[in-house]
Amino acid sequence: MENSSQKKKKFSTSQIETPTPKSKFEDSPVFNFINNLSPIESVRTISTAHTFNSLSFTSPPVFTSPHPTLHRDSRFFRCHNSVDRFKALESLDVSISKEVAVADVDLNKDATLEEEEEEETSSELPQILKSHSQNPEHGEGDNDSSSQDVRVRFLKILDAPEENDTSGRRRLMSDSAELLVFRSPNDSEAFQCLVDTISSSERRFCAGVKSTEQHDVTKDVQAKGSSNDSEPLVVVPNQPVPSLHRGSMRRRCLDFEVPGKRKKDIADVQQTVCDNKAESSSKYVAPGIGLHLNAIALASRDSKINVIHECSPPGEIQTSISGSNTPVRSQDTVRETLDQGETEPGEGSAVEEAPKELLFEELNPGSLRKKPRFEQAGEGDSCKRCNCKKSKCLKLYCECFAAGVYCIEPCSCVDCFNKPIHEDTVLATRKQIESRNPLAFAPKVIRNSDFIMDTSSDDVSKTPASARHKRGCNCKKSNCLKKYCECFQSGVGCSVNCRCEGCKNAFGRKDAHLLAIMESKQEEDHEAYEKRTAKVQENKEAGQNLSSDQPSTPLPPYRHLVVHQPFLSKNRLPPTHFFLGAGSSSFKKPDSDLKNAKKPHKTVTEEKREIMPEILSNTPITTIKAISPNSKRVSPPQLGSSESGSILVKKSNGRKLILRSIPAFPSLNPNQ
DNA sequence: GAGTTTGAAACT
DNA sequence: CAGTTTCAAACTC
Repeated sequence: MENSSQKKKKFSTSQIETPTPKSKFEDSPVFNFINNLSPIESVRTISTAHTFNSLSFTSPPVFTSPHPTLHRDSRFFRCHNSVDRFKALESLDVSISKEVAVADVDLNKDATLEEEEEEETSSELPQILKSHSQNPEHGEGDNDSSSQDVRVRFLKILDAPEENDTSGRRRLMSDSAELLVFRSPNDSEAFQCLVDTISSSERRFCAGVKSTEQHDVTKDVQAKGSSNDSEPLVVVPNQPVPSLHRGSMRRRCLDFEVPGKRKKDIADVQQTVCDNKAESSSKYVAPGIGLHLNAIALASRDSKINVIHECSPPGEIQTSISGSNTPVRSQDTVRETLDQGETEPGEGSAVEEAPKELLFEELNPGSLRKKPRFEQAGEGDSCKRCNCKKSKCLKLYCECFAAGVYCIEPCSCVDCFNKPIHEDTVLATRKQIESRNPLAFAPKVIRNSDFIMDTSSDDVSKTPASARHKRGCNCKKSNCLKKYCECFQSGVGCSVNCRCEGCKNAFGRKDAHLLAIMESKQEEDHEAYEKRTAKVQENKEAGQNLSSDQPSTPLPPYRHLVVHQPFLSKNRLPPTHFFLGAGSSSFKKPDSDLKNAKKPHKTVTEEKREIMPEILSNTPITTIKAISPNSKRVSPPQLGSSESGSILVKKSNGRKLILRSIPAFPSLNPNQ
């Protein structure tokens, strides 16, 4: 381990401060030619071919992730992207350099596509490498090769140092854990992200490392990108990306997902790249593991989803639905809106109803999270630095650490260990934290379509609530109107996962989320109810006696409302999961149903107590309206089950809710 | 810029 | 797992 660490450090240093063979390549005419290639063209090629997988957009963790194998492989391929390209160029005529460039992108794609596979087979890579290194013909210049072939080619090249120079290459291999995983983008948006990533990374890189050579390259690339600002599909990825992500840069700012800035900001960002003044903004990074989640999220989205490039806080996903009529606004815009609508978000001045635009922003969670100081419009330095005094920047308290990035000069931290120099410590700490909480570095905000609750409620993800904080907030005094609230800070509304009190989140109140969930189920429930009613009626007509354990009479939708109204009136948080579960298939007939079915009618209060004993201890709701606005009925628990009673057991943030549905009306069965 | 407030993270 | 402490950002003055 020790040797390995030293090796890594050594490699890192060499990569950063000393020109590697790669640098020589970069100086070569061929390399320059590639750099001069129109990025747009390359991208278009890619885009047209639809060769990228959205998953490829995952971002790598800034720190070597606790999942070394994954990074190793990813890095492996990535790292040698440029190498491979160079090699290909060497063997091919310059006239086809463009094609090679495209192929390079494809290579990235392939690497990404097989990321999962790589994770599983990382241990097998060495063998693959060897086996394929035997075949010098393999892959070289074969732009059409399958992903596997491509990877093999990479591996081969890597494993054949004798073919190219490369002590550095070997080091790369040994230092795989340090590589950043720059998965190839899947689409234009992805490229945008990548561009942003590059920019941010580069800035960070510049801030922390001496690498003028790469700076120049980066500038060129970025200049190109900015020139094509109108073209979301900047092909920058095809450009010196690989080189940019080598060495210190990838180490310093493992840009995962790169929730970077918006397109319109890209130009500015690019202009400021390598500008030390922009160092501070170099921390655009998505969280390590979180990146993977983000990637998944992105992958799950269709091509209409645009990635909004913003300096996003850890774990956030900035996306928008391009198809929406609502113009996508930058976070700044959102902020402005917020500021306008909520001049003084102080207590009492809560924005009861977020503007529609704001609500839309839920879909487009321009993250407000932790950007205040750096991301104010026009500031130019979009990301923040930490100011840790006691945590040594090795705890999640530290925003940099939490974001998976190393602290940099602009940070005001004291006794900081979150630096490449202490990589081992950082990684060890990170592992420790992740061992405690595997999702510690995961995105905190998850988009709606990707929103997965612990409750495993598929329904929730379908609600219009959109992006939500993964774990929810726990605000007690801020009313979710200040940045103390992670949901608010992230620019997302509170959700059923929140345990906040007096939620007035301008991006979406918790109760609103509940309402949305309820409404989303109403239609479904209504249909189920009708079916059920029809069935019961049919049975009646047939003169059949209903079994005692079945409700002889379907529960009218309003019945549930009746039961819960008092509950709600007491400012009790509606059983989130009750509603979630209501009407859903999640309701299951418990053995105790018979008991309940046989019990005589209870008063509402009695039922309430019995039905949701645990719910009573939940966070009180702020308004009844949210629960049953306009006297809308609450979804009845039925769906496919005619049982009179049901128990819904769901988990939410570790809390278990055992919800027992209301017993149906006494059986009409005369036998009882 | 210092002090306070806040809530997440960490600890017990 | 709940309660407490620690911590640093957000906020206020």
